[in-house]
Amino acid sequence: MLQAKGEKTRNEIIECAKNLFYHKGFEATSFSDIVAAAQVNRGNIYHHFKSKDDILRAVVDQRLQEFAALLTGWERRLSDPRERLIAFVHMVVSRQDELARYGCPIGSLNTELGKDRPLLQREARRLFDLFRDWLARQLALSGTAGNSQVLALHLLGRAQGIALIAHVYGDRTFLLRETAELEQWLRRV
Amino acid sequence: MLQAKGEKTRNEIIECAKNLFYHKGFEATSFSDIVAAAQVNRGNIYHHFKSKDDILRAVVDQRLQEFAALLTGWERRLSDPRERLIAFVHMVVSRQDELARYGCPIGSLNTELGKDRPLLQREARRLFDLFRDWLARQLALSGTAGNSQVLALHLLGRAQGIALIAHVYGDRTFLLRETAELEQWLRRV
DNA sequence: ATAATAATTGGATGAATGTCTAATAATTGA
DNA sequence: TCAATTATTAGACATTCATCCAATTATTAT
Repeated sequence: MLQAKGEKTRNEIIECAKNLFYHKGFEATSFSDIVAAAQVNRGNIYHHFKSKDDILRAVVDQRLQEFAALLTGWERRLSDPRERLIAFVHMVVSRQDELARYGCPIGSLNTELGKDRPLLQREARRLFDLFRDWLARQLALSGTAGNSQVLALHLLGRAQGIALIAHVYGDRTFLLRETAELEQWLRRV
Repeated sequence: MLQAKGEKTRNEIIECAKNLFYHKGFEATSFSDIVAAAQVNRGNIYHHFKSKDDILRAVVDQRLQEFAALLTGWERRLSDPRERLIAFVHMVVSRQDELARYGCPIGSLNTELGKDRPLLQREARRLFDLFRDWLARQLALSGTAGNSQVLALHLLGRAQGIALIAHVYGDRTFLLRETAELEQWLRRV
């Protein structure tokens, strides 16, 4: 068997929890929600995870893998680092529907955990680190003027602001307009 | 008596709930938290509010009044609409500590409620409307090129992105750098 | 002063929360 | 094949949750 039985259950739990945490928020998602969505027995979850916090850690790890794969994919397909940066902006466009509905999965998670779950936020912040460091590397390769770490954080902030407003107003038009502007900025910088 | 006894209790509940919702989040704040902070009897809250959602509505109303007063204050003190826009940016700077610790009270609230409390988010969104419309008015008065509503939303998004990143990284240096840049942009636009 | 109204008390409500346990079933490796 | 490990089940656990109530106390108008 390529994937052991337990492994399959574990992945199902992670996948369902990931969507629930994104769509409802971490605090608002209950054990019963996860159990129902994953169609797993209540007690069985504790054979795979030792707590709800532990599930979140697994979800963050899974998201890290997902996004890391995305980034290396762009690196493989696009030789020009500036085109890779634009691919980042295009990702926002291609996810406009879910962003308008639920906000940014990384931003909203960190916003929630940043309030009073410092240890968990430390884990979730790694998702930001991943993008920040990758963007900084591409900016450096692009030969942009100025500190590439500074520019990377600026770019992250712009993207987060766009996702947040698009979510608050459910406004995809705003998202399209702002990402187009951001792309222009990237070509100039 | 200037303020009836009940009125005073009611305001105390609102004030404490406002801070708790901001510091912990709406979902993460329990009735017991509010009761303990406001030093009010458990059952007494239901004489003033009919539910937790109802408390949030009162908190939003209070924040609306607060911010509306802030805006009219700037209008009174500053005749140049462009200086008023800069005052908006300076507000972010002056609140850098709480923004880095808890994020933006308006943005984080809307992000949380936007996920699965559409009716409550509709209320909270009015806080964004207040700023958006005011900023648009000042931008129009400034004679900026381009649609002032569009520019206002852009400005709001920039501010939200700054607050979010500053919160995630607890980074006031980033906040200062980005707001300075935003101020320069405002003087140019 | 007194009747009417408003505010407060303290405890009770049932439902939902996350967590755990002991027993059973399934899968795996020798 | 059979012992050992891993996975699943069903339910119970104490606690906390938001909400509500009946009784009491304060306050307000007349």
